[in-house]
Amino acid sequence: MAGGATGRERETADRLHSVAIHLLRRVRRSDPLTGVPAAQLSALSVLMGGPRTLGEMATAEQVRPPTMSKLVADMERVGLVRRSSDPEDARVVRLEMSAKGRRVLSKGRELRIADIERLVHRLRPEERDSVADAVGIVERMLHEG
Amino acid sequence: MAGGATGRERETADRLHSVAIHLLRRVRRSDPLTGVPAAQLSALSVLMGGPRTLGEMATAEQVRPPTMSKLVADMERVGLVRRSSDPEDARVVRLEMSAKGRRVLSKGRELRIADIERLVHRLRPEERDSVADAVGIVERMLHEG
DNA sequence: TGACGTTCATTAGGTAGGCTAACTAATATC
DNA sequence: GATATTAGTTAGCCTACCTAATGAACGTCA
Repeated sequence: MAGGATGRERETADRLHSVAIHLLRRVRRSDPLTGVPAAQLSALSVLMGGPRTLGEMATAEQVRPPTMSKLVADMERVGLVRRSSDPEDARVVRLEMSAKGRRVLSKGRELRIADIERLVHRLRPEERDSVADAVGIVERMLHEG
Repeated sequence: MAGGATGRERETADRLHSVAIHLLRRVRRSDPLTGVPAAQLSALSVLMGGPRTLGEMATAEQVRPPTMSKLVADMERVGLVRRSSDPEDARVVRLEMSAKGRRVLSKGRELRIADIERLVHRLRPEERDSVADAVGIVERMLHEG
């Protein structure tokens, strides 16, 4: 181990990790109010960027295809997603959000984000700027790394 | 909805939420290398702050007592925690980490943190400072909120 | 002091969400 | 056109969560 710089980077990494855990643990508390299980909410959010194949959703959610297959079947059964076939390739299953899916997702996000927003609102303006700034840095860091 | 300030706070909240999800999704990939299921690793981490009762662990992990009861039984079986009884109150179960638990947890943290540390290392020094600064702000924000 | 209600944990039984292995169907390759 | 590859599903298993019911220990107070 080298000198102080390395230790500082490690400490930053550690606290970044820890704060992410605590933030998400907190906002998860509101999920049950949507009436939709967490795994379905998360999978649904993948479809916000437009239709995806089942395999793409599995990759995005870091689960195996059979897991996503079952999840999607459940989501379809309760009307959160619609299934259609790809005209180019008859093997693939294309999924897109239904109106109900959009409603449920937006309510779930609403609850989580509103909670964080209340916290952000209490910060001093310069603290809010610092946080907004750092969020951008971490976004890029994750995207590039 | 009010003016620009409210929109900016909401956007910050939204991106903070999103970046926390992406960060944790990324670091989770190394968990299987510990050979211990994620729920056990997480529960184990509660004991880093010293011995806790089963109920305290359930609260900390946001699960019901029966869930923690089973989890702790499994962890005890594989030697991650030790169980003892409270001399003050014979109902409660006191749990503490074993040496093995400490080893496993430290390895799991090591893998996760090392991953983030690599990313942090690539930032420019002033970016690292910004992130470190903002992490402190968010920590306080969560603690106070 | 002893009956009553409360609290901590466990047991029983169910559901959701994850996995691997094995399969079907469709596409690509040679 | 035979063979290999790819997308998704089915089957069967395990972990992790829940509620309901139970047991055991504690506190209270008449």
